[in-house]
Amino acid sequence: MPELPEVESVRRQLDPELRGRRITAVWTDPIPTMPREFHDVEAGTGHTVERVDRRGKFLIAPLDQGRELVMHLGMTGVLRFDLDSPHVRARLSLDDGRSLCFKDVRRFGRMAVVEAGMYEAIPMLAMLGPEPLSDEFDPEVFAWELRRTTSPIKPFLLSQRPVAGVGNIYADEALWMARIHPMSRKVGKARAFALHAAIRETLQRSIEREGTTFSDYQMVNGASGGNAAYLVAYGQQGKPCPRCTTPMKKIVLGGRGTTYCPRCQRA
DNA sequence: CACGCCTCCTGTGCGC
DNA sequence: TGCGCACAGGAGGCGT
Repeated sequence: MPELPEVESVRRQLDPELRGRRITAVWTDPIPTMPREFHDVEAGTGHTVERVDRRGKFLIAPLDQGRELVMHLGMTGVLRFDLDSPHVRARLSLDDGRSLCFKDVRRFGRMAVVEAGMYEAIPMLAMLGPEPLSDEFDPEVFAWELRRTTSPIKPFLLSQRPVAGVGNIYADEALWMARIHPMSRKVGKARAFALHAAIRETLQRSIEREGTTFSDYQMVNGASGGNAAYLVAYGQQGKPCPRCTTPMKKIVLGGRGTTYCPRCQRA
């Protein structure tokens, strides 16, 4: 579900709502099915939210006294105020009388309160690659990482190691743009540079459209994103490739549905 | 160490 | 209509 553009769209709505709000009470599902689904969230009680940042697909809200509220939406996570739903797994009561509700049908999402920067409870966050839309996402380093790995390019992108925030949708989109076969284990420097630019472009365009909604993803105000109509690869199997009109093909790669153009994305 | 497979969970849509 | 299976935007754990 939510990849970087969706999480960023949520962040942009959440930040002004939460700034300066104090958490007065915390409720989490008493029967969490995943270990550490809600790691130490009650430790946020009494603390004030300074702002809402994003790192890859994580929302990170610094609290006063050096703590952080970390949230990951998983596949079906939604953040809304005062939401009434059987799938609400956590509620943060605020000093303005509202409560921030975390709805998560599939329970793949996580919340945690930790000491700032101490991510032992969230190893993925500590391992995260560079932010794709920042200067730390360097094309030379990216090309070097792609040369170094023996993994097929798409699962490597999904690992969050070479770059943060790319999931199944935008991996397919970016690989199509850069004309790289998702199974390719050899990506030369020119193609790596093209992929670097494609990742930035597909993410940035989607942020401008407030993300891609199929079913679950929605923003804090309940609205859907507008990017689904602009997808050229993900979910477009059988439709003509916009470049060459060859029907787009769907395969399973690393357990994930993968759509690409068999003509312009050669292995 | 790296990779592929399975699992976590619930809902939906499809084919029979 | 009902059933069973495949699949869904993510990630972690395990065995080879």
